Amino acid sequence: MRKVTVYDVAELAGVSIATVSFAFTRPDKVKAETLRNVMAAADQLGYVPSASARGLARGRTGAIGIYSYDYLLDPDHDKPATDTRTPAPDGRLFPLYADEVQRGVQIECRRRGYALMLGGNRASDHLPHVIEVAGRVDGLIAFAGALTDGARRQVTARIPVVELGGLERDDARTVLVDNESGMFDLARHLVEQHGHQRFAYVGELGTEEFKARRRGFERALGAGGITVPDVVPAHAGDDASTLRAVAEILALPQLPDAIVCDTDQSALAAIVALRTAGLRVPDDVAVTGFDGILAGRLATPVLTTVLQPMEQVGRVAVEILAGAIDGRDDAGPALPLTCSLFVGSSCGTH
Amino acid sequence: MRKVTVYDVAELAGVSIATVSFAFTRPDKVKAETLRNVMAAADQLGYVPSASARGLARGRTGAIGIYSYDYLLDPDHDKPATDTRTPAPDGRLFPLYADEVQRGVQIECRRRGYALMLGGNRASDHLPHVIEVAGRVDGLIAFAGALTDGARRQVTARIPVVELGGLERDDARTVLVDNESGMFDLARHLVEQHGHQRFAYVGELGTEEFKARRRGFERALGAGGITVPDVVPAHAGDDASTLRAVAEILALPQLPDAIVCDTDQSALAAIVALRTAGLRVPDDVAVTGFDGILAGRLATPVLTTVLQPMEQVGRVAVEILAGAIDGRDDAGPALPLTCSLFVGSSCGTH
DNA sequence: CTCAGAAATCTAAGCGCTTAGATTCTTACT
DNA sequence: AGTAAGAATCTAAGCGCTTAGATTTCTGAG
Repeated sequence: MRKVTVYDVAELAGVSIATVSFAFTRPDKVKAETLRNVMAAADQLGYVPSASARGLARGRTGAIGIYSYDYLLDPDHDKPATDTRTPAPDGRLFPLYADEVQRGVQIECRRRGYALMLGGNRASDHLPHVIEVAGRVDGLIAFAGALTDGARRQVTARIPVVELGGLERDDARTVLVDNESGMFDLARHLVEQHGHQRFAYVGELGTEEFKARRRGFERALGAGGITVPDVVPAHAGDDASTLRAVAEILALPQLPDAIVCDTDQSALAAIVALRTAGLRVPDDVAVTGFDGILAGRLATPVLTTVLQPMEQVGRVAVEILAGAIDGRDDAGPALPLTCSLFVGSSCGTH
Repeated sequence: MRKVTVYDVAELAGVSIATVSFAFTRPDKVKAETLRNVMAAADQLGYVPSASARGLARGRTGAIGIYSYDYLLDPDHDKPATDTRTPAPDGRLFPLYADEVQRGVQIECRRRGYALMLGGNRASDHLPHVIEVAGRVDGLIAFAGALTDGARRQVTARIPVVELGGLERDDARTVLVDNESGMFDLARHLVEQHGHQRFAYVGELGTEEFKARRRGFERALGAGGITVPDVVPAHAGDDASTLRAVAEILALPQLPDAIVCDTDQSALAAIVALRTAGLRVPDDVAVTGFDGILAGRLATPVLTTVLQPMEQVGRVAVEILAGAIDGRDDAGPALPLTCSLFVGSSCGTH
């Protein structure tokens, strides 16, 4: 089953390969009758143009890559397919931030006629994983933290890169979300609508995003003339650390009115911990999260949180990347995307 | 920013391009010192090998494609990214069958070092969408029904194709799920464990899968000597049709003991309809589904259903495809993957 | 010190397409 | 009929890599 090429089609149609190429790429340049002949020949032979040859000749592949963390694919899947009997761990049941963003990317790629390449090959001995992806595409979207500085430098030397979140850099464009305002609005809601006075803050300051959330929190409390509590440390994605944080809060001389968590996942774990301790949410203490994941919307009580525009992040990233690929280097840094307050019932029944 | 090529690296390292190529692909064939030099030069220049050139020279791309339905990306997204304010419709909040399968594909691709190409370009005037994808990959995974006969013929002429579900064909391999046994087990459970006698069946017979489910149902009832009810028609994904079906059932002279729906989505809609009519599930009537989607597990009552091995479907598909790509045409049709009964509380409290 | 054989490297020919620029065929006028 | 301008088609030169097979360099036994 030798592969059918332009040469085969050209021969059958009785034209040159250039004409075949034109027939597919610029049909208006070809006489109607010739076009019909070529297409008939192609159809008869089952011709499928090679994207490799096309990409090489054109200097672009027509594809965009998305690169995220390896750990999104859980580790215990490093075994043959036939072993997979156990269902995925619970955390994975819900679409995560990265999934939602990817969806946005997918939608926008299709709109613009780009193929989407998912971070693919495992790292070979000499090429880091991301380089393998970078070689296949005209532009790369990367989640903050997924790229080492070295890798970013190397990749940006060849193709434009858009990073999602993190710090702004000069070698890559960045899509930012206004975490600070989001958290500000949330905290203000707690103060103004619910009259909460004593707060606890559970989370971390490990990335720009988390720092911004904290800033928004401090700003809102400051504006209300309320004492800003210290950060009770808990790491995103580590429920045990949230449980410890809640224990710490329960050991305080006085229970706070509200516990503000810097992720939904953490907030949900906190609610469980509080319940276990015999407390009612929100009656005894309010709890809020950040992100807007599905689990929060389905929880009881419905989690009050800050909704991130995840799908939009993905779409905007493609938009910017497409501009960069086409050489339109859209002026200046894009405005950060805005979050919206999502009021559930976990923040108080008022 | 001219692209860095093997030539540049070779020149800087003082070797031929062949040596550069060897350094990357078969490092053991190169003297240690040379290898170091080449790598240093590559690193210094920011060399990223072109997958297009590589694919052309090698005759394979190292990527696998997955092709599903366009309508999984909802239609109202055909507008610029900046307009996206409204959240996705509710149905999309949950990971669907296709998402779970894709996840399995993704995991297995990574394990095997394949890049994954998502159905990409919109159809051009002359090339159907799928052909664009097919030109980029060494093998294609397609959901049943996503491929027209013509497209399948054309694609299979160039690369191996694995279809997920549907009919077995001679030009493409197929990953099958044993829908019949799954539904058989479910129905038997209803009969034997709960002693249900009078049944209603809501669903359709539009595809092989649905027909198999119905067969399993008929077989189980037959085995129990129970009268098999007709299919009350309802279309997957169309909740309104389920509501009509429930109305039809409620109009019967006698309420059945159990309503067996051929999808979870339909079952969940049915539960809502029954509640609206003032009936309790499962006390007044039991309801069951098929698929094992997340929403069912989170519903109250928890939906009794048949769990499809979705992730495994994806993984097995890649496994088969990889075999076909390597010329190992693994003997015979693979066994259908088995479903498992998931007993919630919607089938009766017994 | 020689020389065969192995190891390392190089030369050169593609892989299947795109696309300037050259050539040939049409068409519409004079 | 003759011709110039367009339209249609063709020729041929890459695009950046891989890989036989040729060539050179190294190694160690005699």
